[in-house]
This record gives sequence, structure tokens and C-alpha cells, in this order.
Amino acid sequence: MPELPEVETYRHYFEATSFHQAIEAIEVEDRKLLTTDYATLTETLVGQSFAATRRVGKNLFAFTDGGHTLHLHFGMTGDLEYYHSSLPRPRHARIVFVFRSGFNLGFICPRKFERIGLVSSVEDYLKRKKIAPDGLEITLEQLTETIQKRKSPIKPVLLDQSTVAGIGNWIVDEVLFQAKVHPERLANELTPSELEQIHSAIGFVLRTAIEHEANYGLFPRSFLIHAREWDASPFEHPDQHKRCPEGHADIVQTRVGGRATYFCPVCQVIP
DNA sequence: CGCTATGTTGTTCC
DNA sequence: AGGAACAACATAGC
Repeated sequence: MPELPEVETYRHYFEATSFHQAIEAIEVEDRKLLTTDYATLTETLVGQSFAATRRVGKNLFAFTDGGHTLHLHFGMTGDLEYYHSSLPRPRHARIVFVFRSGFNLGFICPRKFERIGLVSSVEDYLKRKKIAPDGLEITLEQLTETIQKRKSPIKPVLLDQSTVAGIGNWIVDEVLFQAKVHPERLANELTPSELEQIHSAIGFVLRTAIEHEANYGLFPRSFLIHAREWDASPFEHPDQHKRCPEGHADIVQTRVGGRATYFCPVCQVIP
């Protein structure tokens, strides 16, 4: 479930499992997932080892000891799974890095929205895709400058990776709830105080999610995420997952910018 | 069967 | 030129 905190967790997993082992082969089940043609990808990477990583927003970059850069994007449902060759290939591991060590790194692509390929450099990729500063690094000034130029509701503006990198659909709802801003407030009408609260909430939500390795069930009770349908647990009281964490009201479910949206009609009001 | 989905990109209309 | 709105992408799961 790859938004920024998940990708950061995958980055750690990648470093812990797949460094310093020569690549023997790359198995590709569906070439549509590649952004580099198969022959070039193989010719470039076979024999090399992964030696460093970097994450910007939802993008993961892996650097080889030979100086090449691999880019991975996890789409909506991508994941990584490291496994020994004696075990069967994991379900939906449509791209597999086979290491000479006898282990494999599977790029799990259930819905084929994932992408992987070589890039000339991180900076080139970010520029080409207009990726804004990472959510953990962006300054209030940078965020303010972009938001004030936009006239649409704040929710789609924050989802736009050219505003700030790494925010996805559940995080934007959480950020707006923590900042007490209604998702349909127009971006260019937000006050300096609200912009400051949004900036601060972005850092708080991202850091909290990373601390818990994106394991939603462990997030503080004060998080709106527990009101989302897929957080429902059979051990919880059936009504509990639909109330505002502050107990003010029932959470409203609607659509903003074509996306499922949850908010508290009491904590987040349109003036 | 119908509906929804955590993301991005392409198209069309301003 | 570039923003806004929305469809399309491919598949799984309920």
C-alpha cells in the first residue's frame, strides 16, 4: 500500500536483503512493467550489485556498484519479497532479480500499475516528472508558494506530486484532519495559519507512519485512519470505527476530486 | 455480477 | 502554457 511511509519501509527492506550480491539474471513476466527495454536492462545490470538507495516521495532508487540507477514505482499495490530459490516464486512476483547468492528479490505487482527501469540520474527523473520536494523535507515557504497558485480544492492539490512528493489518498485525509482543514477548501483561500498547520501535519503524519513502519493498526487513537473501512477489525466495537477520534461526530464519507474522502464535519468546517 | 481500490498519465476543454 | 476535471489503465477482492 505504497505511499511515502510504505516506500520508506520497502527501502529499508531492500537495503537489509538485497545489497552486495551480484545479479545473475532478471526474470520479467510482463514487459509492460519495464520503462527500459529488457535487453538494455539485463545487459546493464547483470554482474552488478546493489549498493545504495534513495527515496523521494513514492519513488525508490537503487544504485549499483557500477554506477547505474534503477527506479522503482509501486503503483497502488506494489511490494517487495526476498526469498530463496528453493522456494516457489511468490504470487505476482512479475519481475525477479536473481542473485548469485541463491536468493531472489521479487517485485510484487498484483495490478500491473507498478513500473521499474533505469534512469540516467535521480535529479533527471525528478525534473522530468516534475516531482516536488519530499514530504519530509519540504519547507513551509515551498509548500505555500505552490498551494497559493492553485484554485482547486486543497485535497487534490496535496495529492499532486508536483506540490509535495509522497502524499497519497489516506495520508491527505489524515493530514487535513490533523490540520482541521476541510478537504474542499479552495487552495488559494487558505490562511497563513492553516497553511502552517497543513505543513506541520504533513511532517507529523509521515513521521508517525514511518515510526510504525506504515502499520496502520499501530497508529495513535487520535488518527482518522481508524475510521476508514479497511481498518475495521472484528475485535473492535462495530460502531467505533466510524466516529471522529475526538468523539465530535460521525465521520462523513464522500468524494473529492474523484477520490474516496473521509472527514469530520465538526473538526473540519468550511467558513 | 457489480463495485471499489492506497497511483499515474493522457485527453479535452478552457 | 498550463491548470482543472475526468477517463483510462489491469487486476483483485468483497
